[in-house]
Amino acid sequence: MARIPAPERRAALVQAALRVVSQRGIAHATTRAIVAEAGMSLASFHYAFDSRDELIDELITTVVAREQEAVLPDDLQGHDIRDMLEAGLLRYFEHLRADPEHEQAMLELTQYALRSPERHPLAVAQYARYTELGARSLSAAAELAGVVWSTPVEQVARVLIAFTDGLTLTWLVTRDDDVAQAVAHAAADALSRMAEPR
Amino acid sequence: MARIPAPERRAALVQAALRVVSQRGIAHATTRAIVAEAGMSLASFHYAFDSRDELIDELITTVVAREQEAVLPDDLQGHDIRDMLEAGLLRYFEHLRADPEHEQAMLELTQYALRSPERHPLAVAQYARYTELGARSLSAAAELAGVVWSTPVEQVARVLIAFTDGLTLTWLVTRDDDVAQAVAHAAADALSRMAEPR
DNA sequence: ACTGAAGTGGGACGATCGTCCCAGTCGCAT
DNA sequence: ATGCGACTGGGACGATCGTCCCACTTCAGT
Repeated sequence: MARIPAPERRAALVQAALRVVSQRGIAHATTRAIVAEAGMSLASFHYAFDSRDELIDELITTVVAREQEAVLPDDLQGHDIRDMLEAGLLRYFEHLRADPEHEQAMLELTQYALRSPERHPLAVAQYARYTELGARSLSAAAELAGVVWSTPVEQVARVLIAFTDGLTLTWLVTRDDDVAQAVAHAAADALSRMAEPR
Repeated sequence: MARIPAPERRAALVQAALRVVSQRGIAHATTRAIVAEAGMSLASFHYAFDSRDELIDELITTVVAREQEAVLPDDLQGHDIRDMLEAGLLRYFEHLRADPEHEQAMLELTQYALRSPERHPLAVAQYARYTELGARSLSAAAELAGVVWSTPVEQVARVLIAFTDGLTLTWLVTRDDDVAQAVAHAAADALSRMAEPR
């Protein structure tokens, strides 16, 4: 086996863990499954990490920090704020359809974090991050559409996150594209009503 | 230990399993944890059930079948369809606040079922049941409000389920009552727009 | 009262988990 | 080249998992 410095090994293990969680669920993300995916030995695992819990914590932190602005991207298109919101939500839906396992993994990691008091802050941080990204996109959209949010934009963002969560969960179970599009349409409708002309 | 016929023991074990999953998560719902909660011995478990998987399957089936019409109850109140929908969603939210662990358990069971091909149908059935309950309530609400759904009521119900899912997930993480109420308000807004005067 | 089936208790099995140990090997600074 | 610290491989530990076995007790039907 090639000799790899510990910091790089940590990153490689986190990546391998994400693949395992995505493909088989967090319950199957054992230390042995992770090192097998990474092509290492168990000793390398505990040389890079003190414990499996430490790896999971870093996995959550890393994956949250890496989260991009999938919802409501830069090239906002549409006639008015409602169209722009719907286009953004549909684009998120495409992202979900392209890699369902990743979103399912995120969902499982959230639930996992929710179950232990010391990990709960990680889940809260995850949603804070989502809110931040959502608020940024919502601000940009309002700017382009020439409207202002009548509610604080962070509040609007939290509602947006709730809607995308619901869309994600429902589609992961039913795989019903029509319903997902209907949800996107209805959500854009409701959100656009929280804005008013500038 | 009192002698209990196997069918009753099955029911008692399912109840105990639900309590364990609610309080500690499905990962901690081991056979030993379940029989301890039920006050039985391990032998009684495998006398009533062939395997732990069989118990979990019956738990999901039971808990889904027992699910009541928490969303949009009988005593629908409000001036118009929008008010009625918001009142119903807020009532669901009260139900969520009263027993968060139960909804968290439902969420975990869904995710668990989603992870194995042979259990996937259980998750789909769970959502079919939700849709059925939602459609019934939506029909009743439309009747009282003197409107008709311009989209098939099952479709509206599926959107409603997505919204309640999102509300649930977000609130379970953030415990932010204000956001939950904003979500309920926005969701009622969007849903009411899928109805038209009769 | 007797008998067979139904239900119970406790201990044990093999598998797998997270973690650890330690002898060995590689690479870099000197 | 050489020594030392960084890294690796394999095997092992105790704990816990799901499941099983078997001797035992209780109850219902006769």
